[in-house]
Parts: sequence; structure tokens; C-alpha cells
Amino acid sequence: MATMNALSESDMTIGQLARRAGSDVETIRYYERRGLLPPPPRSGNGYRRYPPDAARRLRFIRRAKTLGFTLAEIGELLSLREAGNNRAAVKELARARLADLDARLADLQRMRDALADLDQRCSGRGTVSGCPIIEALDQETTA
Amino acid sequence: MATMNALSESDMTIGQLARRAGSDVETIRYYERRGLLPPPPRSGNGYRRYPPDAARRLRFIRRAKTLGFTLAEIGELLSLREAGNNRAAVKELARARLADLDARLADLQRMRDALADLDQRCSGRGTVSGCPIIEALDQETTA
DNA sequence: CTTGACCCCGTAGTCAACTCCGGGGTGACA
DNA sequence: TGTCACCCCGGAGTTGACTACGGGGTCAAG
Repeated sequence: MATMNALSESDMTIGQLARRAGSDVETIRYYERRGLLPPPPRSGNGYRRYPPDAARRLRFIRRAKTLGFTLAEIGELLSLREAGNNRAAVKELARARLADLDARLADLQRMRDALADLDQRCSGRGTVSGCPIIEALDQETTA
Repeated sequence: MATMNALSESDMTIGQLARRAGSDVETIRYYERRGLLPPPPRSGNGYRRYPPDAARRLRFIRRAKTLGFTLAEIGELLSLREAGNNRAAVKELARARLADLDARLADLQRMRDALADLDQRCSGRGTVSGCPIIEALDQETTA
């Protein structure tokens, strides 16, 4: 007889998985609800029993998050992988993400420069009247 | 007798103010609830009547938002101005904001670079297996 | 046999900054 | 007089990614 998909020695409880993958129990259950993690088999007491590669999937999610993907996009990525889909779809997703990051970067950079300029021009001494920062915000011409 | 703070010809309704300041009626009422805008006097029918300089304050808020200040910080800025406070406090707020922006910029830049690298290395052709993007997410070594 | 750590579930709360909803009054115009 | 845009209010809903809560079962150690 083959292994029959039974409960294995190497399986983990949700807490063990959380520790191993540097995650949190609640977060894992949340990902399951969101459909990012497949519902694992349960042992007799109803506890979730995760096979070792669950940690891999969790880390996949964590890494994708550090690249700025949303959970929705990560779900897409995951199912693209699952479906043995073509690379074009993956690349397209990455591209969209990249464009988004670029836009946000440009935005923040603009803010930063404007604020740095104002900060530099403000002596930090004296009263608020005449303060370049306040004046810039007050002026019609700041647009 | 002096002007007695009466209702003036030049006052605006909330809708007029919204149009003038490029804002929205609901947003203005929200800002009032948040304490960013002082409750204006009401005319006989209970309508808010805004003096002309209300638009200035609204634009102050909008500009501060484009510099990345949160509404809470804007409230602070506004009351610093109100209180005829010293410039040091304003500058300090700007500094904190600046540090925050810098941190977020560095973060996003890191993401962007990593993703751009992955994107460049992905041909966009073939199946998902072997795709550098997917592999990077899968690998232990991606950190 | 009790304590404490762990697990289960569904649901509600958090944060920011709005945005919308329902129900009802007001004002100008034809 | 009708109609339509505009105004009032309190309160609920939105988004994203969790995080917390309450109430209850389980399990290994002492």
C-alpha cells in the first residue's frame, strides 16, 4: 500500500508552522480564509496539520510582500504558478507592480524634495509668522 | 456700530466652498468633524456660511497633504500657526515627516530594484517553471 | 487534578481618510 | 405648484492586512 496521504510525523501544528516561517498563527488562519493557503488536513482533534512545504508557501507570500505585491496579487501569482501557466502572465504582473512602484516613488520623491527645500529654508528660530513652511502652505502659489 | 460679525454677502455655502477650493462637500464636513476646520456660523436655515478665507484654510490642508502630512499632523500644523507658536515646533514636525518620507523612499526603492532585476531576467516566454520571478519567490535564498 | 500552553471557531475591531445612505428641510425658477 | 439642486444630520460602509475577543476543547507536565 502507498502512503495514502496520511498524517505524517513531519507535519506541524499551526503554531509550529508560524514559528518556522516567521509568521503568526492568526495571520496563517487569515491567509487560509483569503485563499492564499490551502486548507490543510486535520488530525483527530481538529487541529490543522501542515506538511513541511507549507512553510515554503508561506515564505513565498512573505517575500512577495516585501516586493510590494498585495495579497490579491500574491494570490494571482500563486495560482499562476499552480496552474503551470505561462511566464508572460507572471511578467505582466511584475510589470504592473513595477510601474506602480515607480509612480509611487516619483510621488514620494516630489514630496520629499519640496519638504526638504522648505525645511532648509526654515531657520527654526523665531515665531511662526514668516516661517517658510507655514507660508508655503498658506500661499496661493504653492500648488 | 461695527460689523458685528454678521452674515456677509461674500460668504459661501458649503457647496460653493467645495467648488472654490477644489474639494468636496462631504470632505469639508468630515474635516469639520475632525477639528481641522472651525465650525462656521450658520444662516437662518441652518446652512453653513463660510467666510472667504475658509477656502485658504482648505487649500492649506490640501497642500500639506500633497507634502505627505497626515490629517493629524496637519491639525498640529494648523494649531501651531493659530497659536502664534515658535518656528522650532513647525520645523520639527517637518523634519519628522522628512525622515519618514526618506525611510519609505528607501523601502520602495529597494523593492523596485529587486523587482526590476527579476523582471529583466524573465524572458516572458515559456511556462512558469524556471521563471526567475517565481523562482526567486520560491527560493530560500531570497531573504 | 490542575495549571498553562496550545488549538478551534466566528465575529468584531483597528487604522486613515474618506464616502455613502436614508430621511428630511430649503430655495430658486418656470 | 412642481421639480430640482442644494443643504442638514447621524451613522454605516469602504479598503487592506491584519489583530483581538470571547468562549470553548486538548494535551503534556507535575
